[in-house]
Amino acid sequence: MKPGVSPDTFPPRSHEAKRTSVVDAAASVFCREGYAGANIDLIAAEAGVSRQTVYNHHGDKEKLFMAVVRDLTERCNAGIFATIATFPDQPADLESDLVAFAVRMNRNCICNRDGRFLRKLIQAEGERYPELFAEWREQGPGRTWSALAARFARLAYAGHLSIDDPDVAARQFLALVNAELQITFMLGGMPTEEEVLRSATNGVRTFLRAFGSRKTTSVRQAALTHA
Amino acid sequence: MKPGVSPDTFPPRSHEAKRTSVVDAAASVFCREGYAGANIDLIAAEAGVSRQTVYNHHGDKEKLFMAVVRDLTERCNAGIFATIATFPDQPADLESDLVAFAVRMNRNCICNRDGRFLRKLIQAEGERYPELFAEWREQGPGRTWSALAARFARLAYAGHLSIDDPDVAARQFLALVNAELQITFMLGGMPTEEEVLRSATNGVRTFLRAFGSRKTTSVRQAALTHA
DNA sequence: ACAAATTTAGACAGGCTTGTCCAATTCGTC
DNA sequence: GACGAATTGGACAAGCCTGTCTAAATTTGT
Repeated sequence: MKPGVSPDTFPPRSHEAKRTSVVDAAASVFCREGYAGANIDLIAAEAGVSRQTVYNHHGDKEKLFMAVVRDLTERCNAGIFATIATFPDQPADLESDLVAFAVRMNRNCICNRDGRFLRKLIQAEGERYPELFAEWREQGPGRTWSALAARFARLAYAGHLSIDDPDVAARQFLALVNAELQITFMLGGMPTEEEVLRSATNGVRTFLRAFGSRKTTSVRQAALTHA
Repeated sequence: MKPGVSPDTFPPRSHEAKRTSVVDAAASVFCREGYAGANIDLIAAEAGVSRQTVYNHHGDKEKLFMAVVRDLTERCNAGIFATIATFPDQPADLESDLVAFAVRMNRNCICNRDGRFLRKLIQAEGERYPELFAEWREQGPGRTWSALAARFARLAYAGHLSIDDPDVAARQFLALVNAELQITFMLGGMPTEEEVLRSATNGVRTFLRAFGSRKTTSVRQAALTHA
């Protein structure tokens, strides 16, 4: 695959397949049992390989852990940016478009397997590997928030929103649409599709009450009239 | 020592002191190292007692862990309800009163030692002890949210806020005032006083833009005029 | 000051885990 | 079908940890 005279620069197919299989199993076990409680034999069994193969591929437990975190970070970031690319820049119905976006974000990035695993590893072992997780922090949330803030700024500039500080608004948007899922996240659970939708609906409604510009805020007008 | 005619129903003074000392040290070590990585010798050393004393008091590692979680849950709940009792029911300046309340909540309940420890233990070991953490969930967040929702409902009834669903508003209030502290929480860190204040200020401003009734919303009027 | 209870330090067995080594086997490629 | 690389299973040493036991030292209440 890299460069080479003959087509053998990379090992046989199943070699790479086993590698990812091991990383996947390791992610699962590290999350369930914690770093100290994770058992290489169990990881090997769950990956369907022998223990020796784990050591052949990754050297030792710590290197394997690093590989897991790097892998999860990479995949999660890819998912997040792919989803941000679907942000409703020219909304037909701002409220329902933002709700749909929030649901996509949750389903594809936060609540899926990789997202839950990465979150738990960061929470549990973040303090033990400061530089590893500092890297994650820059590549992940730092860039995510900037990208999202830029999209909100654009919506505001187009007159769909009334925002003072787009960075603050972006963080508050995420906080609001996840407001009702916090406990589930804390316990490592997976919210149902219905819970995700309800939290997003309530969060977007409040977000638009706070930041909606007058011309598109049927919801807000109703709320004010009702008050 | 156990039963007796004379006033000795409870053990000698330092006996109980050592007990709490052990629980405190155990909380710290369980959080740093995780359940599997926590070492009884280290806990004993950090508590300033011998290993045997740990076993005398708590039986085994699992019982010690349970005692730690129960202890933290109890203290955190006490702190949270004490703080909710300071909710500004008759606000002089609604915005600054809510900011001050949010800062108190964070400082006394969420960011302090007990709060951080409990959060981390729940995140790391919640799945391993379902009934223990189900108990926490009912006693803690469940009651907290209800109590807070009741306070917000009262503010709305008095005309200070315009709220449809007080339960949703209470959860969103907490989500907003903590919006900028999420990452710090994730990594187990302790936000500075300044960060707590800024997050609370921004969160309350957005909350009032969404839920403030017209008569007390100088901030909101300014924002709208500015738009 | 005395007697009972508690604490301590250390040794200890049993179990589990990591990481290495090696011979036999399987797999992919030519 | 044959060659070479990767994989396997199992044995293995070394280390660590839990939980128990003991005898000596200390603390507590009276």
